[in-house]
Amino acid sequence: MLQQTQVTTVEPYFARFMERFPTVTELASSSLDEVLQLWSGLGYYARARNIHRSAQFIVKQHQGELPSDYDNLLTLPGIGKSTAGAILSLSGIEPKPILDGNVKRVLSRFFGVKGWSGKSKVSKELWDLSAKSLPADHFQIYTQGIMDLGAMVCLPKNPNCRICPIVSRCYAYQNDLVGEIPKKKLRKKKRTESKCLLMLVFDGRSSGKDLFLEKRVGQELWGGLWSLPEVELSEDPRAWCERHFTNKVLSIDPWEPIKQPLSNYILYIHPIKIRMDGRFDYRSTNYRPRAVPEPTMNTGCFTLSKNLDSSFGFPVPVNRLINQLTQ
DNA sequence: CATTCGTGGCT
DNA sequence: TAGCCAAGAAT
Repeated sequence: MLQQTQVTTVEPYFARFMERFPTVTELASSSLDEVLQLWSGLGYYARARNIHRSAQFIVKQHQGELPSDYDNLLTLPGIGKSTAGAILSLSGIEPKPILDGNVKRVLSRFFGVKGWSGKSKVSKELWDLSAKSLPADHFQIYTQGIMDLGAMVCLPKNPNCRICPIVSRCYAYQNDLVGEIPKKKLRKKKRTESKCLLMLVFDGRSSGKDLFLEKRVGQELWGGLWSLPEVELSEDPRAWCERHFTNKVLSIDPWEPIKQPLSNYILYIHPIKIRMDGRFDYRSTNYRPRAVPEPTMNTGCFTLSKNLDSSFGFPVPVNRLINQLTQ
């Protein structure tokens, strides 16, 4: 959970996750849907898919016990060098170097590493420095210490060098290069994409309205989460509806576009609310709607209610749209 | 080696 | 407001 995510953001997710999945066995025997639901909002959903796979692997191959050696940890999906090192060092099992964002910054400044850590040569240099700096004893305290130093003192902007315990030996400070090290990645302007998300509301039940949902597949954006049908801007929404449903289209209501910055590009979501007449009637031959989604199910119509997200994991912008629909 | 993958906090 | 960055890993 903590990979590329700040501690304060993780805390409430971690609490809920541990309450629902107190053991590896519990996690392994749960559905990916349920794992993703508790992950919804945290982002980087491959982490959720990976931890679920890892749990199942641990139960099958390691008798439900997390491996306590480096090589076996590295075989688990989602656990790379830094996480494996953190597990072993922070638990006091074995000294292994780590290299997260905080440690990169501390080491870069302290030793005067001037390149950008995204380059493999620089990365290797930092890994070597991390390993070389790791003491054989007190490695547990040291590892937590260097992370905390980066998180609380050696900040990206306006580092608090006045209270830094190692400032006297810090290359960047002594050479007045704290602002230049570490070198920031020169970022290209993020590309933009625009998509329509269709909010198909079926109006034909006395018990309430239904919303059409689909489950995203694979490892692409929001893979495994439930979402709204996505179509190109060039698509005619009415024609799309008539192609997929026998229902009559009652109204088409485009909402204001939403700007959703993603890790690698900016997504402009054009929500379109479409009211449809009668009960949901898919043109596909083998579709059977159910009240509860089967694991294999990837589309369906579900009662539109305020707590829909207690049954499904949604991407944040989709969750916002659904909340607006129910208000 | 470069891309891809999310979202929120902070400035 | 817009950009930077976060307990990185997989492809």
